[in-house]
Amino acid sequence: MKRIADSTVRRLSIYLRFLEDSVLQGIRTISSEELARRGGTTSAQVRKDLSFFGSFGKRGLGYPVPELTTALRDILGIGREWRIIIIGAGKIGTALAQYGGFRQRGFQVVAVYDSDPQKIGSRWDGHEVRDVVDIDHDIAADRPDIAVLTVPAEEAQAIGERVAAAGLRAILNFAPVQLHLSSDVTVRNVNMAMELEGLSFALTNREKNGND
Amino acid sequence: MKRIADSTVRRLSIYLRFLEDSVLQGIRTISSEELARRGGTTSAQVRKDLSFFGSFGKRGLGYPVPELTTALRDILGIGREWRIIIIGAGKIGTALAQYGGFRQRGFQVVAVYDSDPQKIGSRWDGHEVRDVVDIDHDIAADRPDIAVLTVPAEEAQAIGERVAAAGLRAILNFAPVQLHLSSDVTVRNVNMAMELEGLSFALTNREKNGND
DNA sequence: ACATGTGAACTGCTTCACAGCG
DNA sequence: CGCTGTGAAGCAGTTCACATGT
Repeated sequence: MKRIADSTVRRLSIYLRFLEDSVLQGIRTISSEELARRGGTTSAQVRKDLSFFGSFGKRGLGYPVPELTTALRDILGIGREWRIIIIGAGKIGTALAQYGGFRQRGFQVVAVYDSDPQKIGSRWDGHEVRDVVDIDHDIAADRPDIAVLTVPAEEAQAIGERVAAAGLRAILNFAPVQLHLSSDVTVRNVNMAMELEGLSFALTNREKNGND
Repeated sequence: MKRIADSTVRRLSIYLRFLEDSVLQGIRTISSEELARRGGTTSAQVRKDLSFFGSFGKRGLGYPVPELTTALRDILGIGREWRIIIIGAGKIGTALAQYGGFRQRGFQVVAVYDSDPQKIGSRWDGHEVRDVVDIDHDIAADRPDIAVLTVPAEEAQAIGERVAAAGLRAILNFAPVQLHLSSDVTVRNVNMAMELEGLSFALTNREKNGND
């Protein structure tokens, strides 16, 4: 299979979300034009994105909504259950552990970790917070697929290395540092400070350039 | 000023974070090579990124750490205080409202909104949750700079339109929908489900292609 | 001698435009 | 006739390579 751009995968997620709504509304067929409008892109981009994976549409008609939905789920690999662990039971880690949207989409939180003795042993939403020292052992036993890192910046690299060594191959990193791991580990970064700084930059520049 | 790519602005944030550490450690000078290593990019990329904004380095030496730090803060517009409002007092909104990292970096949460009568009036971390019906009026009075949207997907577009109409020009959108707003409003999206699906895609494809 | 700053070359994503097919 | 699927063209972001300055 040809290498797929990150931006393409992101758009597939967007299309899928809208398609799921459309299925519920009983819509049978949808054009690339309509998908583009809702996804904030162009119809050519939609067709190109989908064409990497097959021919899902009917010329002169559009795409069959239920079939395309199933196909995208399959492409993104969200037909199955993915097991995720959350490392770092701070504010954000806690919110994520309790967030219902994960399980709903096939991502099951199987464990929550922290290093703070005050937090270890406490329970949230059915998850007992475990001691992060046990993580290597636990990963071997529980075989989770994805680690969500919500630890302080200083600890992120070390924890990333440990979960990678234990066999995890996907990390969602909330710590504001760039992780350096073997290339067979896929890392996605979510960095609130960075996003806010991006907005700050945009606002600052708009002011300088007189609003154009 | 030439148009700056989003990817460049993101990297500037990364450089800045590392530079701030370096200042604390008393490091005087840093090379593009070292910045690149820490930022997960190349030295040429670092030099190119910085060159859009000026000549900060000394040939044969590298970049002076304190001066470059100040310059990047200035470029990103984080010398001043930005006033932010959080709309949606659910799990994630609550976590963000209590998150200390914002104020620390110059982003001050000035108000939290929700539409649920049970939540309106309650207090978190010094913020009384206000009724979202008052938001237009409040924005005119409080003049916030950035809105953080943590409302359900169905409500995001309508709320986005309201805050845009009230004069807000920057939105950090956590709802899993693409906002359609006038182009003078800058929107950044943070979408956990999308990131997890990206990891799911990577894991699924690795399995199919036999790990390369 | 060494590391920056930067045009030029390159790579890869996006857009165009139209042939192909229902 | 309408809308998809897709090579070709266009464009933007990255990498190269070296002249430049200290």
